[in-house]
Amino acid sequence: MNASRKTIERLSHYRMVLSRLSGQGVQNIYSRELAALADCTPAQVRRDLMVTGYEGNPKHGYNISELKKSLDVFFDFKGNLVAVIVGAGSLGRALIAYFMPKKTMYDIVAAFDSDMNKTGRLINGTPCFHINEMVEKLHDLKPDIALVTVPAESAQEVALKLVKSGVSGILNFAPVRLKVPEKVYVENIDVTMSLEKVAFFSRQYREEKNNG
Amino acid sequence: MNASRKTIERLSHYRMVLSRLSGQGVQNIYSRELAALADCTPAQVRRDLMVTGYEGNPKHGYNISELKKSLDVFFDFKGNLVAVIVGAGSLGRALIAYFMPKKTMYDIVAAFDSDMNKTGRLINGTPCFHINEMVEKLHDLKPDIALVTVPAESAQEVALKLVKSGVSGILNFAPVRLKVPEKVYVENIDVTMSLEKVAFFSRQYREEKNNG
DNA sequence: TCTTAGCTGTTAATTTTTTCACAGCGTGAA
DNA sequence: TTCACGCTGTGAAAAAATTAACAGCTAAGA
Repeated sequence: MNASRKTIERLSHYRMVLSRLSGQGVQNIYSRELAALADCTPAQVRRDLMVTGYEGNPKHGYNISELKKSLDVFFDFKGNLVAVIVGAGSLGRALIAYFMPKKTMYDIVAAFDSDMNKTGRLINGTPCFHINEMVEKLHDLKPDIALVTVPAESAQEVALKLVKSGVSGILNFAPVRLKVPEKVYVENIDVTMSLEKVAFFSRQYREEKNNG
Repeated sequence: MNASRKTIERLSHYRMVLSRLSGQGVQNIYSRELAALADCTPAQVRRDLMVTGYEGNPKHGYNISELKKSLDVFFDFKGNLVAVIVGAGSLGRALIAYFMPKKTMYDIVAAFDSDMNKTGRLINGTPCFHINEMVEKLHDLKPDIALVTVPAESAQEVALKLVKSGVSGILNFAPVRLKVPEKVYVENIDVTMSLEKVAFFSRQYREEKNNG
């Protein structure tokens, strides 16, 4: 079972699509249909699903609820994952607000910030502590993963503390590449970079359209 | 000049790293050093930079300010890009707050939302209009790109309106894949998916650590 | 001036990812 | 029961991305 990052990405997306369909009462789906919804190819869907072990039926395609169950098992969603968020700026608070109401498998159990105005109170139901208390609190909370929304300058320092406290996965929004030991997984979300990609390719597409 | 998405991503990241270094007074950099900062390999850096046309010096590596200038030209940052944001929820407002103060090349000239409480006023200096006025406003503003932070249910509808108004690039935060005509570029940022990746791989890494 | 160390630019090899293509199967119809 | 359609699962081919390898160059030192 060696699934690439790309495959995991897509499997996660399939899971979301299937949840939506399941809620709409749809029962079966073909690789072709799932591919259309997930914006990839049917072959990709079939190949990706191989890693989950679930097999479809040549006549009816995949049974949505069973496939979803397989994906849940694959992603090992037994219990909720304990997460903390470091940086309670506007982005951090937006993320808390986003994950709080949803019954997701991620429990954001604490936020940390260096701004005294933000600490010592609840942010959307999540307690916010001062960054100086972080190491101590992490010791108690034992989070699995962390979301980092601090400025670029402090991201590396924060990551180091997180790793020392046993965090093995980081979702990093700061536009720097964190240096972490092997066996700590870092995923970066860099909005500026993504915007730049949009700017670049949209212009390229536009020019192609004008020329061709 | 056929740069892949991956290459564009990295070039954008190099640009950011170089800006930072430039501000610190560093003048030259080797591919090896840039690679370390951008978390990739030296060969990758050299290969990526080929597309910009800028050539380094075997003795001193790359001149940072000149390379940055080449990247600016490559990304064609003559003037600012006109952007709008659709959806002024917590994420949308966080993004406005993020891009406003920075002197970036992205001018977010308007926000749109369906919630009357948010419309008809400024959000962090950006005017927020009701979504019903969007088509009309887009006609005047002629934005190049759009950021979409509406719920998944309305994202497709919004995208359609944007495309009709001539937007050729969309940065989509909703967890659906938008159907747009060819020649419109869509980049997706899906926080839940990214978190799921972190959860999956961090666990895998942890298990590998325990077993090996 | 000549030598040398160590870099860049670029081609070639390798690895990874995607796509193709089709055997095999389950179902519904005859 | 038998047939045929159209799907899945998967090995093989193709394409894309990464890495290795090295010729060629530049500047510093002898």
